[in-house]
Formats: sequence, structure tokens, C-alpha cells
Amino acid sequence: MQEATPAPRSAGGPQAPKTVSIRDVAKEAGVSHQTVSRVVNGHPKVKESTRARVLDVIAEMGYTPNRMARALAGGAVRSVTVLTSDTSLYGASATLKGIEEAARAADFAVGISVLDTGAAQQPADVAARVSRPGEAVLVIAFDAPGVQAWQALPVGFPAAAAVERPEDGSPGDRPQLWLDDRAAAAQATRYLLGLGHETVRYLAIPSSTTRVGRRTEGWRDALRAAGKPLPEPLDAGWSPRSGYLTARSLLADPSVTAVLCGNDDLALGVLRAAREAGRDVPGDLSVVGFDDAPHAAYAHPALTTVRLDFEGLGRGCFGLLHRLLEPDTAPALPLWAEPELIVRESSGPAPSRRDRPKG
Amino acid sequence: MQEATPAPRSAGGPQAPKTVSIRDVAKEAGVSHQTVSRVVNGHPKVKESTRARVLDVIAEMGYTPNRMARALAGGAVRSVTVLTSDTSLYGASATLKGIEEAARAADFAVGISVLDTGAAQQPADVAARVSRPGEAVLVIAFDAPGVQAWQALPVGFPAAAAVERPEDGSPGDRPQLWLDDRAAAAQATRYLLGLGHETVRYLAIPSSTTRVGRRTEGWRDALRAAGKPLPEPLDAGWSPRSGYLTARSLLADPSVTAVLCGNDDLALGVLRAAREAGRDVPGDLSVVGFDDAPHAAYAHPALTTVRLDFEGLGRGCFGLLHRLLEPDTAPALPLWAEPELIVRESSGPAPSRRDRPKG
DNA sequence: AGGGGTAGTGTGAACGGTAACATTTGCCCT
DNA sequence: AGGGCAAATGTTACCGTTCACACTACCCCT
Repeated sequence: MQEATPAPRSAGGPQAPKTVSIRDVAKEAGVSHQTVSRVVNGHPKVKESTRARVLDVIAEMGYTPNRMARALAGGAVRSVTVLTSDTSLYGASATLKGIEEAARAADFAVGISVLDTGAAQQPADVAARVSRPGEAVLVIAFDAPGVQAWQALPVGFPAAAAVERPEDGSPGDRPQLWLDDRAAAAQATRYLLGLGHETVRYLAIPSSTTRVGRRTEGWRDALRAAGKPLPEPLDAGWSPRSGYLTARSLLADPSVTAVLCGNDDLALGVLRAAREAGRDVPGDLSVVGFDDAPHAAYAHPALTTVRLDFEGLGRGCFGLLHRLLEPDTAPALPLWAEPELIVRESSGPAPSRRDRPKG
Repeated sequence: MQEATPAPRSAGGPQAPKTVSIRDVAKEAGVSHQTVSRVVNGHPKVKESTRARVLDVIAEMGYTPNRMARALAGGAVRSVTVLTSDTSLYGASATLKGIEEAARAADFAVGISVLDTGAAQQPADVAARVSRPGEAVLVIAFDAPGVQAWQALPVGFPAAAAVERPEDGSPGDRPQLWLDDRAAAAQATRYLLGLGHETVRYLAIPSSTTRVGRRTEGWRDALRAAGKPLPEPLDAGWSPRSGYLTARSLLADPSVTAVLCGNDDLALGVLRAAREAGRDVPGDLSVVGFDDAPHAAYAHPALTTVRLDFEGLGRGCFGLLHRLLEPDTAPALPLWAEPELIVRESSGPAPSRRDRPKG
């Protein structure tokens, strides 16, 4: 732990940084400040020669529009605040990355505000996080705090969200995007069933709403469609530790041969529990994760998982918001990848009856 | 991949969101707007009864100061832009988390801007990322792009940084903080040496400067001090894959019994390479990581690593900046934890000669 | 020649705050 | 009683931008 001596307070020395404003440019170019504003904002009715001259002066003087003033004056905000709960989770952080990328490309500033997990999100709280009334907001609503924040946002608000599922009743047409977790979970489950497992257990991440999560639904869908027994899903948290604790009791049951996890971290915990229980993965037990976090491929055994294009989702969300804010100039919505099952080492054929450890 | 129909453009309907300004509050409370401003900013010379009344009205009307206007008017900026390169790396994201936490506590808005890795950071580029001339900046400079951005920042700029190492020559007193990586690496190395290993190999993360990294230095220090052979450090990247590839050739050498890695991700890769090479960890080979990322405890075997308090570092950096910006009101610098060696399963006594696989 | 559109430009007033200075009030002192 | 001072409050200007509108040319039409 070290600290350099702080630099002396900038005492507004002889050479004040001298910010160059739109009026400075105007004077230099011999036009009114409003004309400069028009040039900067690409207004069509400016004579070509004037535009060129102004642009020259701008380049020469190194003028940059002041975002604050621009926003204050009621112009385009060009700034988004991302509301998210836990950036240490892969899904959220990858989505954020996508948003930032797209926002930067569109010359938007991006702010970030982390939601307190636990505390319910009051409309007033949420509003207070936004720098300016009317400032745009992007919510990463994969968990309960996120969804609450999203719902707490006044409807007129320029905002979009990445959600786990679209809201049920209520105004169903808010600008929001989601990945098809349900189909992805169903696909993973079918894969395991196809390997000969009699059924698949599911370790659920916390649901973002009062209803059961989409991934849980997908898992159920597949089980039902295959006419397999449908056990209770197991409620877990987000962390490896949570997966470990939940799996410890589950794996005492020798009939459990396949476990689908709500995310890769849980799967990591399950892997450890399996090791401790003396269960060979994938020999005795197949474990499948979700998300394809960066470390999933380097677990032991390497995790079979479902790759989700969170970055693409983030880009999409920003695009949605952009289109909302600037319907005429915003580019078309970018595409993102479908969920994809990545088969690695942690899953395999169901153990044949005689190999299976005796109950 | 799904998309809800975008909400119709908010057409400024009958009930415009009607933002409540300082003048609205003033009128309602029967005072001048300036008095409201004074109350909001905790100016001392306001009569207690007036203050109470104004505060009541503020609460009642739900007034929130407009950040933009405040900044425009030349008040305190109360906003930081964090410059970072790769948020998917644990160190950077944890530091960001700490910054955000401290910033929120101090009622600062935080913006984020991701540096292009690869491209050199030009002063102009960096300046352009900042919303307003004079806006404060916090740089997470653990890698080369970060350091370049930090160096490209004009000296007068209100900025602070979390760095791998303090800059060498140059103005050595810029506001910056760092964790004692060097001591931490030395500690880990001593620990391994104490376990009987003849020497320790080191997989280096890329250095943030032209010089060798601090962790590398610490490792060298310990080896030298113990009079042990000092092999060349191995240059790796940041990812598990990089650790895997680097370790693959290294582990062919049976005399290698202890590997220290520049981060936990590299260690994950080494673990996999060890498995493939038929090396038992920790029996034949000890592997030690760095950072104590969340998944380190759930690797197989669980990683021995050095816990670094990145969140604390982030809080500290923000505190440094805060003190710079508001010397009179900013609280004292928060403390953060010293690096700490966390011994788990991936390290153990050096194999005795006769156990060691034959070269 | 006068009327009407339109391209190009300028003017003044916001936007919501803070800073600097002006003003009012109340108290103490001589 | 009047001068001096400090506390409490009000007034005005300004930050850098956009918006709404006014204005000037100029062209086209009848």
C-alpha cells in the first residue's frame, strides 16, 4: 500500500486551460454562434463554403462541444447511464462491454451506476441515479434488483433494457431485448437426454421475477416433451460456493446422473462437490453450465455449456435505445448470435446400469 | 433473439415529465433560488428555520439538482470518467467496482470509457473521451494501453490512477496508487521455496511499461535473496489459453516443480497443461496464482494464490481524486488490505528426489 | 413591379444551476 | 441615536449550447 504525494492543487495558474467555446469559433470564422452550432450538428441548410470554413476553424482551434451545455440546452443527450447490479457476474459484465462498444461507436458517453442488491429499487432512487431528467438509461435486468429498477422507471423515460424475460402483463411493448434462454436450456437438456440420461436435474439461478426463470422453463419443456420424470428444480444462487453447497446434498443420490446449472459458476461448484463425492465427471455424472464464461473452458473437466452472446445483446440494447432517441439517424439494429451448445469434457453418456454406483 | 416493438417516440404528450428546478422550489418555499442553492450545498449562513422549510419543500416536490447545469455553472464537477482497457480482467473490474462504490458514496457520477487495446493512446484521443474540459479522470493503468493513457493526460488535469508501478523518471508525484505486487510476488516465491522447491519458474503477465513487471521483480528478489538459481521468466499473456500454451513446453522439463503465475487465469491454463502432461498437482508440481479471482477457489485443485485488494485500491484512487478536487471537504483516504497469500490445494512440498519423474 | 416562397443566416431567450455583489435586517458599541 | 459589522437573503450575470423566430437575399411567378 503506497501513495505518492498528491500533486499541488491546480491553483488556476497563469495559463488557465482556456476552453474554446462555440462563440470563439464563431468570431474566428466570422459567423454567428448559431451557424457554428448548425455546422456541428450537420444541419442541412448551411452553405457549403460556410460549412467548410467553420470546420476549418473548428479543427484549427480544437473545439469540442461541451456535453453539459448541450444537454442543458435541451439538445440530444448522447449519453446513457447503465444500471446494473453486479458487474462481477459474467453476463452483466459482457453485456456492459457490448453496450460500451456500441455507445462509443455512436459517440455516446456511458455512465454506470451499480444497483444495491437487496434493497428494493424505488422509482425515486432510480431517478436520482440519472444525471439529468430525460437522460437515457439502459438497464441490465438479469436479476431482481435490475428488474425492479427497470419497472420503477417511468414509462415515458427514454430507456431500454436487457432482460431475462419480457414483463408479463403490463405495457408489453417497452423497448427491451432478451436472449432465448428458454430454447437454450431446452437444447442443453435435450442434449443430455440424448446421451441416455433418465432425467436431468437443474440448479436454478435466482429468478429475476416472481415467476420461475426462463432457463428453468426450457429445462422443463424438454423434460416434458421427452416424457421424462420432472424433478423439482433446486434453488441456488450465482456463486460457485452456492453451486457447491447445493450439489453436495444432491449428489448423495446415486440416481442423479446429469445436472444442468443456471450458470458456469454454479457448475464449477458442482464439479467440486462431485469430486468430493467421488463421482467421476463425465463418467458417473454429466455437468452442463450456462453462459460460456471465459474460465469455463479451463475448468477440470472443461465445462460443456451454452454460449450466450451477451456482448451482442448489449450492442442490440444500445441500438434499440439509439433508435428510440434518434429515429432518423440511428443505424439498423445489429444482429447477435443465437445461443449455442458448446460440448466439452464435462458431459457424456449416461452410465450404464451396472456401472452406476449402488444406492 | 427477440425484440419487442419499440415504444412510440415520446411525442411530448399532454403530461410532459415536468422537471422541478431550483426556482420552482424557491417559489414554493417563498425564498430566492439562491437560498435554495445554499441549502442544497450546505452553505453555513442560512437560518435554521429557512433551511428546514426549504428542505421540506425539496422532499415534497422531489427536487434533484441537475448535474449538467451544476457543472456548466462552474460548480464542482462531481463526475469521474474511468479509463480502463479490459473490464473482463478481474483486476480491472474489481478496481472499477471499488471506484464506483466510493464515487457513489461521495455522490459522484461515474462514466466509463474503454481503451482500445493495441492502438497507442494519443493525448487528443484521451482528452476527447472526457465529457467536459476539466472533468476528472481515473485511469486503471495495469497494462500498456492504460499506462499510455495515463501518461498522455496533460499534467494539470484533475486525474488519478491505479498503476502497476509508479512512473520512473518524470514528475514522480502524480496522484497515483499501487498495490505492492513486488512484495506479494516475493512472498509467494518465498513460500514455495520454503516448501523445498529448488527454484520457482514464473509466467509473466505482459508488463505495463518497457521495464519488467513488479511481480517479476518480486519473484527475482526472493530467488536472489535465497541464493537460488534464477531462470528466465516466461512471457505469457492474460488468458488461461496463454497460460496453457506457455506451460505446455515448460512442463516437459521434469526439473520444474513450482510455477508462479502472473494471474489466476494463467494458473488455470497451467493446471490444464499439467494434467495433460501427467503431472500431479500439488504432488509433482506446485502452481500458485495471483489476484484471487472468484473462481480461483473452485479450480481443481483449488488455487493457492495471492489475494489483492483491488476494490480497496479502487476506493483509494477515488479518494485521492476526491481530495484533489475538494481538498477541504473530502474525507481521509480509506485504507485497503495488504496482499495476502491464500494457501489452497495447488501447492505443496517439493517432490523428493526419488519421487520425481525421471528426466 | 409586386408578392411569395425558400435557402442561408442572425438575434434573443431559454436551460438550471453557481458566483459575485448588493441589500436588508438585527445587534452591539460608544 | 447613529455607526459599524455580521448574518441572512435577494439580484444579476454568466456558463455553452440549442431552440424559436426574425430577418435578408434571391429566385420564380403572375
